[in-house]
Amino acid sequence: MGRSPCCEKVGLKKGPWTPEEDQKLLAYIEEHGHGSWRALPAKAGLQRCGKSCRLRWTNYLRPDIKRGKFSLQEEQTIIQLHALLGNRWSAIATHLPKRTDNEIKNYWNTHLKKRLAKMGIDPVTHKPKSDALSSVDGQSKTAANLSHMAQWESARLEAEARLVRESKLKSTSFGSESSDPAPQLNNKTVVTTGAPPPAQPLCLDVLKAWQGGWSKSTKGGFIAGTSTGNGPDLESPTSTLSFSENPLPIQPVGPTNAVEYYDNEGGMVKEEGEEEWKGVTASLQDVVFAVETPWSPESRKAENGHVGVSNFMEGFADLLLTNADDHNESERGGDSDNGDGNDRSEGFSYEENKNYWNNILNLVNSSPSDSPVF
DNA sequence: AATTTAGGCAACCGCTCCTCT
DNA sequence: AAGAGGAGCGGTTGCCTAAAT
Repeated sequence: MGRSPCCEKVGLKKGPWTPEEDQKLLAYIEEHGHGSWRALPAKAGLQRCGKSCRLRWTNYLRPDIKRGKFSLQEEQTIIQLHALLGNRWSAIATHLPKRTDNEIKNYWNTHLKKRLAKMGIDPVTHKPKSDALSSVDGQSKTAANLSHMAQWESARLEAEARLVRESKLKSTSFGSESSDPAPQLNNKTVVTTGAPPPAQPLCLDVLKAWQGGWSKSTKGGFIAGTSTGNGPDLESPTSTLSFSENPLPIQPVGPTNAVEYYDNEGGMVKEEGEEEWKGVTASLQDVVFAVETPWSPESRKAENGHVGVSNFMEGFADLLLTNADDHNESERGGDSDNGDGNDRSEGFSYEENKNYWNNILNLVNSSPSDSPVF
């Protein structure tokens, strides 16, 4: 729109911040709040543009920022949310308390993306690359279709969740936030364009829908259209998927007892190495195999069981993290990894699965309102 | 020990969206 | 309704450090 960037002003400093600058910014915001970022540098006595100040504050100086290694749970959340939301780092960050979008973005680009690539999965589309599955006849196509459907369904759920959210907004008042004198940091739309700032981000609705499915379906099953009780039914004729109330005929890959491998600080016990991704392709095939049958119309009829996007994403995330777990275990002298994916599968129960999603939901539920926005 | 290479992260840049006038 | 300005997001860059040679 023809507006000149604020940083074009000559004489403004760029580059790394000095401790003195940090102190000035910190002191000013603590006393006055940031107010208008554009006006802040002059008031705070900084030779920086407002944009730079905002970035420094949100990514580094904010007191509620958690630094250090990402826990396995955080990784899992990122992977799943990225599968759902794509590169919407701010939306993802909403669900990771004390993590900044920039940090998550960097972590994705430097760690998680590489893991996906090593697994033969396109980190952008989350589609399994064909070569990763080429050893199994017909699977690559199925996997690609499956992934595509998962993505499509994700997008659809997103759209529907937005409708749900908007309908909620019409009936519910969220006036409490406006009483906060502190400037709002996350007052923008985090999910879709054109929507008003959500009281709760999209993922909450989506995952709540999933949660509803978990809570009401029978063991291992998933019902996408199940209402959470306080929201509209998400069942939609537009869905590419149909879900039954019958048990899922498969067990997801991997134990997913990620918590077992946390240290007390919530950090990873060990960083991944080259070795631990060996055999990942086989595990990926396990996932594909597992979900393939329910996705074919014939087998749906035959087995009377379906798999939803959640299971795909879950297996997907588990796959990433489980391999690290396996490696961790072997590093500690365990001999669990014998190359047989079935062993891992058997370790994942319905309760664990449910608990896993509950954990994600707890995280989701707590982050938008609980996380200190300022 | 010196140099090169790779990885990680902080910060910048350009764009889009939202709000206000 | 349209334009200007502010804020935030996502992609990218560049610097610093650790690892490898």
